[in-house]
Amino acid sequence: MSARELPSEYDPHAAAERWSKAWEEAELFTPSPADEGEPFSIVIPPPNVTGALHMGHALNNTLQDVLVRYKRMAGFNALWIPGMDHAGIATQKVVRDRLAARGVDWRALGREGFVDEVWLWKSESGGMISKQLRRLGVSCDWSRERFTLDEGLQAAVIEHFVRLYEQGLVYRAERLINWDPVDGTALSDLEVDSVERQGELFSFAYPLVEGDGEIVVATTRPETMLGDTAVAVHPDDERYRHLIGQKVRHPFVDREIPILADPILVDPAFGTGCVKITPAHDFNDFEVGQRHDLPMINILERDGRLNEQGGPFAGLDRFEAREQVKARLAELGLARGVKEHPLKLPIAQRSGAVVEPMLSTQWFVSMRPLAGPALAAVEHGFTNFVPKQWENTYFAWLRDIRDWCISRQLWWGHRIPAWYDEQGKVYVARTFEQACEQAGHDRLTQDEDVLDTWFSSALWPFSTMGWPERTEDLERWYPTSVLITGFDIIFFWVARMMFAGLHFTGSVPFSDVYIHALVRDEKGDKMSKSKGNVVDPLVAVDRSGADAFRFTMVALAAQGRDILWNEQRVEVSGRFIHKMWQALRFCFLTGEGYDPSAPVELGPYEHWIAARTGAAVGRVREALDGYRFNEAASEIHAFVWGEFCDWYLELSKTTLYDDQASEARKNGTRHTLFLTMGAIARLVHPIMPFLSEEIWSLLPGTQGLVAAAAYPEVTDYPVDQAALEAVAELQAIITEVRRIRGEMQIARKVPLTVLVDDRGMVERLAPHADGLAHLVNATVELMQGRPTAVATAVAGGVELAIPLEGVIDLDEERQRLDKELAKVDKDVADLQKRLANKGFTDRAPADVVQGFRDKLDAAVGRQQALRASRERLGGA
RNA sequence: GGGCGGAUAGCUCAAUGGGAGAGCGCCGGCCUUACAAGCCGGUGGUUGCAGGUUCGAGUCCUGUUCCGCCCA
Repeated sequence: MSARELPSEYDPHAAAERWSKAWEEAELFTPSPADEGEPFSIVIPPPNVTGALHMGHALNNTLQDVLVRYKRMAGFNALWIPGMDHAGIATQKVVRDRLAARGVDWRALGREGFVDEVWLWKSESGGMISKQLRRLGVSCDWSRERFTLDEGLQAAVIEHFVRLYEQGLVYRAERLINWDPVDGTALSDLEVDSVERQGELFSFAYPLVEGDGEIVVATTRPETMLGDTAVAVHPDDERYRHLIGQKVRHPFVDREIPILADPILVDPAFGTGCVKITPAHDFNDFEVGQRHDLPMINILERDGRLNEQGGPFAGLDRFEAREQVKARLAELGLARGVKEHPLKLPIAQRSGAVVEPMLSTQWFVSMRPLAGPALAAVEHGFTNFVPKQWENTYFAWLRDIRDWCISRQLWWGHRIPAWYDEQGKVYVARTFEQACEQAGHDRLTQDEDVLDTWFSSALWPFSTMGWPERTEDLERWYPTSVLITGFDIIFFWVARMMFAGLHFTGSVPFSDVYIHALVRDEKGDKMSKSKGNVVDPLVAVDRSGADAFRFTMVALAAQGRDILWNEQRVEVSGRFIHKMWQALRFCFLTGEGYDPSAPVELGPYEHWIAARTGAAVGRVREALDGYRFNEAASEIHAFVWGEFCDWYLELSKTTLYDDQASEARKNGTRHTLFLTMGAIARLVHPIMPFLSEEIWSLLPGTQGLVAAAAYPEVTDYPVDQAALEAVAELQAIITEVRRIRGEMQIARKVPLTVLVDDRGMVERLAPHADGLAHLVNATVELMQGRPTAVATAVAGGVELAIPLEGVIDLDEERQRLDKELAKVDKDVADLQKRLANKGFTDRAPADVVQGFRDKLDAAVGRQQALRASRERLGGA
C-alpha cells in the first residue's frame, strides 16, 4: 500500500459494510466450548421483539460489545448471546391493532389463529432491533440467538413453573390483584406506576339503620361504595365510639353494613375520621377485610364495567358509574360535599389505563423463600453490583417483597402448564399426557392464561444456554461473567434472574452486574416520544459512523451518572477518527521505503514512544477491567492525540526528513510508526471496531482481523528510563520556547537561539538539535556572560534565555518575571511550610513526603533561575 | 413519609485522603509537505453552604439548601 492508494478521508460507511461481512464470514464471534481460554460470557438484556433501537439499547449494547471484544482479544473464550423477549402485552397489542387496521377482529380468529398471526408478524416485521443492533458493530454470536418463546426456552419455562409448583412455591389463589381493564389482564405490582393527579374527595353519608343518625365517609372513587361491606372508625375516637357495632343502610343495594373499629387503617385526623371499606377493590381495605372477616364483593367485569353487584348501575363503565352514583346520592340528599384532593392513580405501564384493584383468582410465586438466597448472594459478594450503591435498591425491593402475580389473561405467551377436570381440580404437569396420568382420564382443559413475560426472562442466563438440559455451553459459560443493564430493571429482571438462577442452578447467574446510566437529552430531560426529544441512534450512526457514535457513548459513560446526550460530542469523536486516519496517512507517506526485513535501529524517540505506549496500555486495561469505560476512552484519546500525534509523529520527522540519517535509523522509525499504529488499532478496537479493522488491514505485517488479534500487554513495551527522561527534558524546553514565541508573537519562521545556563544540559540536548530545529526552529548554545535583551524561561531548574534584540520590551519582561517570581516564591513557601510540619513528615507515607521534597527542589531550582534572570535585567 | 444519587472552570464532565484536571467554548498567533475537522500558546475555580475528623478533605463524618430518581 502506498500513500497514493490511501484516501485522504476515512469512509466510515464503507468500512462498516466491509468489516461486518468479514466478521460474519470469519465466524469469530461463534466460540466453541472446546476453545482455549478462560470463559467469559454475557447474555444480552433481551429487548422486546416489538422494539426499535433507542439510545438506551445503543448504550447498553455498546458497553457490552466493548467488554466482549476486549476480553476476546485478551485471550478469553468469550461468548455473547443475543436475543429478544416476546413481550406479551406489547406484542399482542401490536398485532391486534394491525388486524384491526385490516378490519379483522382478533378475537374472531380464535386463540390458535391469533397466535399464528403473531408468529407471522414476527417473521415479517418483528425483531427489527436485532438488525439494527448489527449496525452498531456488535460482536454477539448470532448463531446462538434466542427468543423467549423458542422451543427450548418454552421447555425451560415449563420446567420452571412445574418445579416451583411441586415445591409449593407456585400457587393459585384468589387475591386482590392489579387489573388492567383496557388490556383485560392482571398485572404484577411492578407493571403499575403511581401517578400523581389532582382529583377530588367526595363525601357522602350512610344513614344509620337504627335511629336517624348518619355517618359521613369520603372517597376518591365513589362507585366503589357499591362494594362497601363496612365502615371503619378509630377505636379511640370519642366522636364515634358509641356507633361501633351499629349498622348503616346501603342506599342502593339491599345490604346493611357494620361500623367497626380498626386502629391500623383509620387516621382519626383525616377527613371525617370514618372510612368506607371496600375489601374487593382496595389493597388497604382488603387487609381490613381479612382482619374483620368481612365479605368481599367484586363489583367489576373484566372490561371495567359494573357487574350485577352494581345494582341499578350494573352495566355502566366505572367512570360513568362514578358520576351516576354521585348524582343519585345527591338526589337522595346523601351527598356531603366535594373537595379538591391530590391523589395517586395506579396506571398500567403498557396501556396507560387506570388500574383497578380487583379480587381475582390468579397464579402467584411465593417470593419469601426465593428472596432470601438472592439477598444473601449479594450480601456475601457472590454477585457484585457496579456501582455498588445499586445494591441498596436491590436489597430494598427484595427485603420488602410481595408475592408475584404471574398469570396474564393474554393469548401470546407461555401457556400455563395446568389443566382442570370437570370439578375444577387442577393438575400441573409438563405435558397434557402427564396431566392426564395424574387425573386418571383425559377430560381436562388447559388453563387459558399465559405467564408474565418476566417469568421466562428470569431464566435467560441459563435457558439461553440450553437449560434444563446439561449442555456443554452451560458447563463452559454458566454462570455468566457480567450483566450489563440499566437501573430501571433491577427489580423486573436482575432480582428475578438472581433468585431463579440460585434456585435452579445453585449458583448466581452472573458475578458482576454493571448498572449503566440513563441517556437523557442535552438539557437533562428524559427522552420521550411525547416530549419529542428522542434522538435516534441510527440517525447519528448514519451521519458520523458507528465508531464515532460508540466512542461518544463510551466517553460519556461515567459510573453513577446519567448521560446527557450531546450531538456535538459525536462530531468531536469524528474528529478523533479523522486524526487517527491522518496519522495513518503520515505513516504511509513517510513509510514508502519501509522494509521489514532490513536492519532496524531505534533512537531515543522510538524507545520513548514504546515506553509511553506500554503505560497507556496499562491504564486502558485497568480502566476496562474496572468497568470505567469513559476512562478507557479518555486514556486512549490522550495517548493517541497527545503523545503519539503531537510528539512522536513530529519527532519522527527529524529522522525521516534528515538526509544524514542512516537507512537503519529511518527504517527503525518507520517500523516504530507502524508498530505503534498497530498497538493503537488493537487498543481502540473494542470501542471503534470498524476503524481499527481498516487500519489493521492496511498496516504492514499484520495478519487476520484485529478483532482476533491479541490485546496489547504492558510487558510488550520495554521501559527505557533514559529515553523517558531525555524526551521529558526536550519537551520542557520546547514548551518554553513555544510559550515565548506565543507571548512575544514571534513568527515560527524567525529562528531563535536558546542560551542554556548549564553545560550538562547543553550536552544532553546536542543529539536533539534536529528535533529542536524541526519543532520550534531553534538552536541551543551555552549561556555565557550576562546577556540582556533576552526573554527568559526555566526548564528543569535551568535558566534559559532567548536573545530578542529589538523585539523585546525589557520593562514588560521585567514585569513578567516579577509575576513569575511571585508565583514561584509562594510555591516554595507553601512547600516549605508543608515540609516543616512535623505532623506531616512523621505521619504521611514516605513516598508522599519524598514527592513533596522533589517538588520543593524543583521549585527552588526554578526560583533561583528566575532570580538570576531577573537580576540580569536590573532596573526597576 | 423512607431511601438513593447529584451539585467542581462559561458548558459537559474527570479526579485509590496527598499541590483541582480534560474536552468543548473563549482570547491571541500560525495555510509548518498527516490532519484548518489542524497546529502552537494563553485565560478561566472560595469544589452549593456551615461545622467536624485528619499532619493533610473535592474526597470521610454531621447538619443544611437546591435538583433528580426510586419506593410506600
